[in-house]
Amino acid sequence: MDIKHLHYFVTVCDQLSYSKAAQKLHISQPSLSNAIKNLEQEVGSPLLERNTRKMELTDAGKILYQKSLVLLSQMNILKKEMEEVKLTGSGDLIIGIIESVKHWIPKVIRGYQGRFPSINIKLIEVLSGKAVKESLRKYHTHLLITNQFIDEEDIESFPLYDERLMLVLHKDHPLAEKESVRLKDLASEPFIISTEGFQTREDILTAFSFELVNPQIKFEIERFETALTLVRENLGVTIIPENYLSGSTDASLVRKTIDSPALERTVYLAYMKNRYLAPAVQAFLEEVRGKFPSKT
Amino acid sequence: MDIKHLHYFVTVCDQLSYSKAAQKLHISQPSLSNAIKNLEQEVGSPLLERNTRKMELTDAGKILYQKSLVLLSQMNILKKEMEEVKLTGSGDLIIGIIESVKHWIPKVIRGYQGRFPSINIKLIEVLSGKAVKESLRKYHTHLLITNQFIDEEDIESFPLYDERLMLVLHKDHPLAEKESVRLKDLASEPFIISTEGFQTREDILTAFSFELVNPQIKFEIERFETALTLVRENLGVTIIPENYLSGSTDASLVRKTIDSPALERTVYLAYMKNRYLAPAVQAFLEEVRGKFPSKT
DNA sequence: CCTCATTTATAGCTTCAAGCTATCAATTTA
DNA sequence: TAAATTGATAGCTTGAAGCTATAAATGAGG
Repeated sequence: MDIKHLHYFVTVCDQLSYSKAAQKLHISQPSLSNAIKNLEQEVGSPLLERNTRKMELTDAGKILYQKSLVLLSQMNILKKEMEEVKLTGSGDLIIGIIESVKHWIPKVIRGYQGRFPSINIKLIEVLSGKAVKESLRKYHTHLLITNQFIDEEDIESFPLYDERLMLVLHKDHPLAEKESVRLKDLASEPFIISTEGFQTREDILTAFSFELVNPQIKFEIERFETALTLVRENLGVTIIPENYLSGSTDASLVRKTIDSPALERTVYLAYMKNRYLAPAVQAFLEEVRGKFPSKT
Repeated sequence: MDIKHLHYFVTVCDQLSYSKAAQKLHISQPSLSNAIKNLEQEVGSPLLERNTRKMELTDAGKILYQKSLVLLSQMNILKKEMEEVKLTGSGDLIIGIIESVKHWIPKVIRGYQGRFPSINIKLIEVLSGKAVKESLRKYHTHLLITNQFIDEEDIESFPLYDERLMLVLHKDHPLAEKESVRLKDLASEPFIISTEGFQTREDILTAFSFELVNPQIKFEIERFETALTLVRENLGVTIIPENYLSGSTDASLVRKTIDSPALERTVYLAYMKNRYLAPAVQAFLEEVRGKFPSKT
């Protein structure tokens, strides 16, 4: 009982003629004749009462016709949907990000949504360490924007841009005057840092530990905006990605570069190397690459 | 995109292994491998991420899996239903009857329902003349019980039993005394007869016209029971099939045979000769034949 | 680190279903 | 009665779908 045969059968029922149906189906009339005969054999009862002039459906034929119509339409829907899926993947595009992308990714998404309006984009803050690779391999994310360089056989990882983590202080803060600030100068300052799990937190703590300094963590925040608010009140100092500050012009804040190589990091775009990427995923990938051509 | 291939695909997804799936499907592993590859080509995107150790569904695979499950289950339902239809026809058994069968057909139906409990039996009072043949040919009825002998190429018609139409009067009626009654004796009697469309009405009127008598039709009824009620009140006389009276023993009623060959009729069972009869129809046919073995 | 076992992919062969053309048979129409 | 139309049958051809044998990949275990 093949879908194709049901299609043949339905066409014959619609046309009430083998010859006409055969024409519609682009097969010869004898082939169609045979196909229906086989279908009847398979079903176990006649479907059409026919002679050279008249054609009528039997009881069994009527029932099969009804059911077949439903099944065929659903088969068509399935095909259409798979056609759609071929272009858009599952309809979801899941991207793992670090926090500092927030200043540029909205623009990319805006451009992308024009081309793939039906795609539902999910941004996930990918946690540190092994979770990054896991999220790609286990299909949790399609693409990853991370500051970890991933050196794995199956994962392609290329640099997008470099960014520094910069010190931010209140303009009235004593260190604001100094020419250059080093990490050890911050040892006794009330420090504002991202909560556990954010990559920036790890980067900063790593930088401190390189210089054997133990910062005084006073505040743990989830959004950089919150950190800046605290700094505006001169409640402490913080270190955040430079890109995050590029837009804001706030007279009460002072930015300082800190001379620590660990506070310079490269942001990478990563994805599974040998896995098929749906065009919708591919397109986003290229949109991002186009935004940062210098490094590629 | 064949149902069979979807079945293959779903089985692989369930087993997460080609070899195991191939075993379940009773085909070789390479055949299955090929089938899936072709399916992927047809869909246009990979469905399974696979190497010799691991197997995972892609986004497209997940979606096709879900949809295929639905489609396959519906295909199974369709097959089951056609299986059912093969045994029971359309699920309906439509029988055209004349009124006088009412005294014996319930017994046949009772026996039949035991064997085919899922069959829905419809009894239709078939109208006179050409409508009888039409109802068979146009699939309105599967079987026909009629007092017309049908002499047509495509219709099989065999006699079940003979029955007389008998006069019924009130015991106080003057004619109740007489040895024999003839139709002309009824010319001035208030006559009770079936309404237009019933075969018995036609038979009776034909009998009258043979003897050039014009009965005084006072009452037209739809059920013989109603006619008998009227006779019990001595409001008129009627002629009804002898079989209909066989059960009733009513002291106030008198039965009389009328000497008119036109009032003797044969009841036939008729059906389409060359048309496939579902076993459920066949079975009913034989049940009826078994009830009236003398004539067959 | 090197087998062994397991699993999927590839290559090449075979077979049968599903198509084709040609033609017959039945039946309506002119 | 001839022509036209339509479905059925016969016989041929081809390609999809199966098979076996074998290669390639990889994880497990000594």
